[in-house]
Amino acid sequence: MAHAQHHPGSARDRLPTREELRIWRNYLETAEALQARLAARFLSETALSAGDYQVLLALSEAERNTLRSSELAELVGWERSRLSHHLGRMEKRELISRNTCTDEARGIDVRATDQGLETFRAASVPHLKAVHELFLEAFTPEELVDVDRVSRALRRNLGLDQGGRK
Amino acid sequence: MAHAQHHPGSARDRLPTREELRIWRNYLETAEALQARLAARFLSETALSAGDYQVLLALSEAERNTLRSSELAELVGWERSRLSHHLGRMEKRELISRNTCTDEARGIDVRATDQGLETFRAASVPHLKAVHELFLEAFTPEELVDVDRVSRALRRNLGLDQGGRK
DNA sequence: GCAAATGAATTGACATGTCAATAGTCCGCT
DNA sequence: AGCGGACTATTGACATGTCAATTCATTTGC
Repeated sequence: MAHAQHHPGSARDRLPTREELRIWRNYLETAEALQARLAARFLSETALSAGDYQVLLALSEAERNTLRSSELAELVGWERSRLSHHLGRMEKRELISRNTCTDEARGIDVRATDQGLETFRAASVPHLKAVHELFLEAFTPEELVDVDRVSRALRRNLGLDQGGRK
Repeated sequence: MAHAQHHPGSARDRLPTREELRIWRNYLETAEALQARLAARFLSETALSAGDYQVLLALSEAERNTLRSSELAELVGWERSRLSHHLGRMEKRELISRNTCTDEARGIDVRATDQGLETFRAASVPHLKAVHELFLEAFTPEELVDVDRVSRALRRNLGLDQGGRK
């Protein structure tokens, strides 16, 4: 099954070689490990999950610490339903509050509570330090450029940055 | 404890710059998007999740399609409890079966059922094609080397490949 | 021998995600 | 008017993960 030694013209849809698969699995495992490591450390240090942090970051930068639910979903790049569930959990912990939107009865204004903002601020430096230690510190400046190029190539191939953003 | 070398403001423990943060967020978002894309496609094409596939891959390569639960956990790199939960779900779908180990009453032999092996074989080509299209195709051969270097640097920094593997 | 430590695997509680229905609102058109 | 369709957000069912007990089986020390 291993040799995909078919006739010319099939280079397009040939199956991955052993080496390509190795690189793929390495990429995947590494990314997963990195995310897990960061999440665990962050959670234990700050009592916020990565998701909580993203939400609070967006809200903290917004006018009156408030965003329409749909804008928030756009900013953090999540599906509606995921955001709803997450906001429900965050509301229970009193990190955010939800109120029907002033101008449109359909919409919902999501607002970071004082406690939410406070927790976010306290988490900020540990978060940045963790990013530095677990990610940035792995690379030389030149390698960091490689990282960027790799992400870019992947995004292009996935069709991100196309319709979704500014 | 590698760097005992810092006074305040030293380059060692400085916080990330805007550009570094951008690269980090890009890396993270891209990896997440890639995983999500692959999982969705794979699930819809083959009725197996990425986890199911990993488990079946390991079992399919094992003697008699059977592994001790602990060996399996080692091979796929999961925590025990995660594996237990996952095996429970896979057992309910009759992809695998569990029996108390022949030689040690503590252990459990996990075995891929015929149906499990069949499903795995059917999923194999779609899986490899998806990896090719969503990941490998994004890169030139030179870029692929960059990918590998990036993963390697990250793994080193995270201390993977140290105690865990061959 | 047998109680305590160790080890293997599971379990329960809960956090997080996805997908497919809802449930209201608003809008346009006859 | 008012009806149907598009838009906003939530909900429920379920898959997946983590962490902290818990259950048994084996080994160890006295």
